[in-house]
Amino acid sequence: MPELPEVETTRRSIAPHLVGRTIRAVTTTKASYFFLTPPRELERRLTGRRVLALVRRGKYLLLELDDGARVLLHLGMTGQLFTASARSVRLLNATRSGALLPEAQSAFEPDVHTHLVLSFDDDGERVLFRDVRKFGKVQWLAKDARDARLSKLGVDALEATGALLYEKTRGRKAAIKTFLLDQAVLAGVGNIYADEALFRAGIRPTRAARSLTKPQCEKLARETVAVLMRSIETGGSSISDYVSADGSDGGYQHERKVYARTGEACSVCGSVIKRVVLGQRSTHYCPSCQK
DNA sequence: ACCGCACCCTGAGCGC
DNA sequence: TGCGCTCAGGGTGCGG
Repeated sequence: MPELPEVETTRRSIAPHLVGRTIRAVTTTKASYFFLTPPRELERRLTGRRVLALVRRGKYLLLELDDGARVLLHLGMTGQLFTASARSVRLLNATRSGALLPEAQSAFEPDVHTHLVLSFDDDGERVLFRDVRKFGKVQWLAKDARDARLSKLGVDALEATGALLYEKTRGRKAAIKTFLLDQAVLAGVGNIYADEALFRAGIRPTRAARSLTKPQCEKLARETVAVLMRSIETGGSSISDYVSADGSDGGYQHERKVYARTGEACSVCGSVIKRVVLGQRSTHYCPSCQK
């Protein structure tokens, strides 16, 4: 679900509820691979700590604590990070939301998918981390600990440059779409924005990465940054699960040109948008605009 | 070093 | 209604 724009929108909206506050209580669900740090240990490590900052690296969020430790968060595919007063039908199971729409107007009650709840001193609102599929992650990192997941990340996608793409694509015969999803090259691009960036750059996603010319790499870098920034401006994409801290939807799903538009007419040329599978991910493109 | 694939997990939506 | 199948903004780990 969440790619760089959704993670950044989440960061901006949830930070005011975390930064400067002291964690009074932590509740968790039972151990699962969602917890890279065992839930009981997490409770012990976090309780009493004050949050100094919330930063983003690619699709990861890092909570910086007053004892020098950090908490690594990843939203996976269905992760939702929000406050106790958030209201959204996306916070309910769809079957329930269909039957009980008005329920979205009442307070969210933590359910079996709500793996982490932080309560704060003073009158801070509780912050909840819910993740139905549990592809998300939470991990406590000791002071000065270097984390393998973070250290293998490439340049943040908002800093993408043509020179970098040109250099990194040399010798890479994988499809350019697959290449864009490689977090070791550009951190933050996911399935939606890879497709959208390639559309804006006029590049066919199936092309071998190494076949891109220097000018094409320049164009792709510019369009990648542009699409990510535009999505952040609109609050990210809410296609199935994503909500910001207060439960509100993003707006970028309304601006998509190709992602999940298979069979529809291209908004530029009218051709039928095609779908292929690359690296086990659905890939959408306009056969006439993208060469 | 790089590539493709299986797999982790839950739920929605579809055809029959 | 229910079953079986496919699909979903992610990442890791394994062979070749």
